[in-house]
Amino acid sequence: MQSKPTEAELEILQVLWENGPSSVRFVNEQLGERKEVGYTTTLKLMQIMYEKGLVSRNTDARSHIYEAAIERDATQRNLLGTFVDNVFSGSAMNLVMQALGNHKASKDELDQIKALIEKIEKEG
Amino acid sequence: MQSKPTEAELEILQVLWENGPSSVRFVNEQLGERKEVGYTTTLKLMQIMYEKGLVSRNTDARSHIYEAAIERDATQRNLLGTFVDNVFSGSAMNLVMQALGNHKASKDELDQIKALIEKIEKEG
DNA sequence: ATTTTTCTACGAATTTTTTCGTATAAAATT
DNA sequence: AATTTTATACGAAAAAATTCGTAGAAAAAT
Repeated sequence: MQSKPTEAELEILQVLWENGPSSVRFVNEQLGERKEVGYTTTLKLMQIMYEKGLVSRNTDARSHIYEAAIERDATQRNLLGTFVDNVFSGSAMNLVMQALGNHKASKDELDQIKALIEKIEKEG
Repeated sequence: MQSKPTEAELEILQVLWENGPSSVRFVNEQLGERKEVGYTTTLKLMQIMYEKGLVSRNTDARSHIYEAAIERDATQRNLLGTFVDNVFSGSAMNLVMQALGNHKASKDELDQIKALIEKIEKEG
């Protein structure tokens, strides 16, 4: 069972998931676009994440290259489960309704969802 | 702008939202069904929540009665927004797909969602 | 009337998460 | 070759969140 990443750790994982294996410097720059954050802060976090097994790293070069060690999908699924419990009393449907209601979805996205629903209905 | 409740605070809000105005004792008992938690811990949390304006309270009787001071819907919407950003890089649709894919929805629920989609499509 | 139980208030200890300073070494620049 | 830049490691401070002990008053039970 893998430990649940904190919010700051999650931001780093996003960068790694979206950009693949990266140096601390790169990750720090990506984060920096949204809010200023010290280099050693990011470094320390990534070292902690390494100890926790959230990332792996290659230390061949002087500048170590970090890589996400947990899958995006699985992590999202885990966190979503916890979130649904915490915020929506376990009702995923309420969450879906809320999400659909709030965010304007494009026709394409709505079609995707409809397709998914049909698929579920057939299987069910 | 209301402050974002922490996880422990959220658990308490759930109890208040679902049961209406309640005493500390009652809230503590409800929480206790899921995991043991000391009475004064719950008390302290609720006092902090009062200071933050997350709950209001009636102190007429010796046993104070607390009530959620923020709306469930609005709170869920706020938290959902943050969550989508943190975990799904801002893509609410990805979240919906994930939620739909994982949790088996009943036919009724699926119908509800379809209805909602149609409504959105018409308005759009 | 005493004792026990049930409250709140308050302060502080603990734990978790985040941030950063300093030391040191390697690499790049001048 | 000397200086400046760029890395990591490490420890610890700071901030945020959680937990709990103790005191004292009110209410309930004996």
